[in-house]
Amino acid sequence: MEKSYCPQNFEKQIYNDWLKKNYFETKINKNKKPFTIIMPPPNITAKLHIGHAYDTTIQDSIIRYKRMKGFEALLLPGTDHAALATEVKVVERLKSQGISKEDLGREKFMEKMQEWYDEFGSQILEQFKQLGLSCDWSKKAFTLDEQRCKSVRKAFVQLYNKGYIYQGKRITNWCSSCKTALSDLEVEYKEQNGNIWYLKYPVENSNEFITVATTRPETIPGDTAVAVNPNDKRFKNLIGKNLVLPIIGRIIPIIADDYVDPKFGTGMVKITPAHDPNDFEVGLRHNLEVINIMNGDGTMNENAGKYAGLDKLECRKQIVEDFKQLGLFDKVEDLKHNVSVCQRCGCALEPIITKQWYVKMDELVKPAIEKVKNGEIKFISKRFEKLYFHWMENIKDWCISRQIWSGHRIPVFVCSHCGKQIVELEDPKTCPHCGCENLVQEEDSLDTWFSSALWPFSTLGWPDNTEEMNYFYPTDLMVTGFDIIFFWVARMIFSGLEYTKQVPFKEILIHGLIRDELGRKMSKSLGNGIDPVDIINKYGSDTLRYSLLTGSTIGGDIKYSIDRCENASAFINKIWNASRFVLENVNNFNNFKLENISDLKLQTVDKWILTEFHNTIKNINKLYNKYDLGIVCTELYEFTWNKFCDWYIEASKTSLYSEDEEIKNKTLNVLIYILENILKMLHPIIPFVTENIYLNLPKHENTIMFAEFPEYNKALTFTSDAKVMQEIFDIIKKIRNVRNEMNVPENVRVNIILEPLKNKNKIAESADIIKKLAGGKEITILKENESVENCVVIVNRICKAHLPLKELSDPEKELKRLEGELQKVESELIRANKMLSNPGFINKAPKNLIDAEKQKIVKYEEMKNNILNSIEKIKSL
RNA sequence: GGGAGUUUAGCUCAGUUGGGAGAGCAUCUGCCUUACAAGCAGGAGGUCAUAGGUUCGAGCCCUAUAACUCCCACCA
Repeated sequence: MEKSYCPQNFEKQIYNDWLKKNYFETKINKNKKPFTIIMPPPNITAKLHIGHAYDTTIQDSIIRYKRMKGFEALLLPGTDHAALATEVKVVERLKSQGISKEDLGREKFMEKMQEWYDEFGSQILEQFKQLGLSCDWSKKAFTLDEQRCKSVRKAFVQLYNKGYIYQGKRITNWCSSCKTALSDLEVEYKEQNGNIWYLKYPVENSNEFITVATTRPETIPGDTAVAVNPNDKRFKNLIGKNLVLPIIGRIIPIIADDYVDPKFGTGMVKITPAHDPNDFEVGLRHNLEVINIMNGDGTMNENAGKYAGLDKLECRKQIVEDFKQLGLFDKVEDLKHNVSVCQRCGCALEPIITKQWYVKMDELVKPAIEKVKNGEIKFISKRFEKLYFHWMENIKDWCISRQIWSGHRIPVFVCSHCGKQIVELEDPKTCPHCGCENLVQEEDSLDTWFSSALWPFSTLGWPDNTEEMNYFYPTDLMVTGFDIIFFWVARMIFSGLEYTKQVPFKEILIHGLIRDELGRKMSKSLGNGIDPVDIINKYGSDTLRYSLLTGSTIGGDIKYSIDRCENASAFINKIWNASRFVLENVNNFNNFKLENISDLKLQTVDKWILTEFHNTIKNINKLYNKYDLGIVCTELYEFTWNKFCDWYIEASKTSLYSEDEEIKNKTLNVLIYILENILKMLHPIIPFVTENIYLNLPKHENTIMFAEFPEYNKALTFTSDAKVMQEIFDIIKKIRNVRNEMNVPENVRVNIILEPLKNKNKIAESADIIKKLAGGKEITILKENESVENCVVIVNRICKAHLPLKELSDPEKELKRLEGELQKVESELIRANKMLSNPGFINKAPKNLIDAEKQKIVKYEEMKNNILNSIEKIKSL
């Protein structure tokens, strides 16, 4: 092993080696249980960000754990074409070259899209490799590749034939910049400072006016009514009268509708059914005319009369101006309000009436709700189920058509002769109704989430009846962020149930977002993003992975800053150096013989570390099974650093530097045993460094990837020996404390005289350890009837340690210190006795707790006696 | 307007079914002790947001309040 930990020297090579040996490839193996995670395919809009790194690291760690547990573990990678999102990017790029989408035409434009897919698709997959993901590359998928096109076609046809897909003309969110309809989910709301105009409409055949308030005066040409609340006394006598719509001259009625809030604005609302979803509803209830006044590009159409051709904002200005001219302008106020904007381009949306394709949701959601309610699909954490239910129970039909070119083109063909729609698995050549050959395919593309919804099974070959489907499906776990529960998770669930009649996954792990150190979302506009590749280049992939997982909780957001890497890197460095220590000592010992751990003649210190270790193993397995990777990290950190390195390795030096070959060999075997199994438990989290060290062990398989994950073994736990060792460590700590208090620097060695009070053999056996770890020069064990003077006395439950620090040992000070100790012990005794004399505690507390308190009393009584005894001695001098 | 989450050391966060407040970083003191100064040893630092309640016992359970974060709905 190299002297210092330098991940750049081996990570790439190890990954390529794994690839070369096909370790990630899965096989259909009836003797093994499968464990499947289909990776959420990243949008191919850009390179990966740190959120992807987090998401995929979780998955890979779980998959690696399951693989070591003997599962046929499949992590299936892929990418998502992201239709509109990517098209926006490509349009932007073309625009910078002075080219428009329309200039190119559909076919040429699609070539540009393909170039983008190739460029970013391969970049993303390359980054996955850098992250160390153990995915089965032979199964990688793209939402737009041949097999996935087949899935989409099949799904569409099935829904169409069931009557779940229909075309409807209704009000839809329209982005006049992307020139497409959007689903409700793709609408975001942004608070903006705007204006609200108060404008007067004359009452027909009278000199009266009413005043309406509006934030969008440009929609006035589409007004077909003014509404008031039926209970609003102010306007009772106006209901039923007509108004003359200024400028346009249309006669429109005053109607009564509950929708109107009398307290807002003037209490009178202009109704524009074609350009406001609520107004649309009002229009339906009152049978109002729907007049569309806008074009798809945000300009006014011929229904806007003299404003035709104007951009909507131009039109707004003009109309306000015209109202002023006519004396119908009342006032304008500032108003903070939410403006709906396009999720992809950020432009203000315009609700307009268009003809779109929809998926009828009411039947599809029923089983999807049921399967979560009955636990066949489990959300982790459970609280996300509420979110899911709320959305599913209030779901609206899904608008799936987009007026864009990229993505899956809607497979509906219309016969230009008989006008009938043809929807089949293959493109039709002739019309089955009239035989006409002139068929025209629908221009629109599908919402990108339509293909994503099929992902858990389209990736396994559906609709074909593949072996993969039979073996790996339903998948076991889906891992994703809470931000796409509606977009994706919900849709995968109802799609899976509809098409495969099975749940798409049994569990869904919802994780949080990576935020910056101030808790803000990482975004391009803020410039606070962290590029995972930068971290890998500087610290290595293992460090990135560990830094993302440690200290994370399931479902919780992570405030990420670069100093997380410092800590992670220090830990891995620690493992590196500990490994070097162990391996160098093995190599330097010619008579080293690898032995079975249970055949060794173990000493107390060995029994202690093995006990601690097996308790850790038990815990770690539990945590991995709960997917609680954050705690896996901290738990292994704690064991490795604070127990193995700080105590066991340090203690092991006494036997490694001794002449006793048997003890030396025994100790090396324990060191190797612990080290090897630490590596195995850490491998799912930090795969590279663990593999590297593993391959340096005196005995190893070809890779740690398929090594058996450590299991708890009761035969290797020695609880009572471990407790004695704890007491020995306790006396060491006490000696260190006292030395520190007395300013005896570490490089000054002092003699230690031990006076064992219990467990004499074990203390004698560990004397060298005490000497080494407490900075002793010589260590002696006090014989019966022997006594020492002029010493600093350190008292513990099982022994006393006398330090002959003549010049420092002042009997007065000694007494004071011991009395301080005594006080502590006594207050413990008081506490325990108080609890035990509390009838409520005795009667109601669980037995094991009562016993524990009783044992504490025994323990502290012993301590107390030992201290009292020492105090007596000092006083008698 | 509806809902969810968070509130524990200066900072980032753990804290399993209620049973003596924890880690890392930062800080202070002393150490280059033959794996590691990316280190070792030791120390200081907390009214567990606030107020009530249940209980023998509450960081944890219940109620109310406050602050922050997020999601959904969206008032012209």
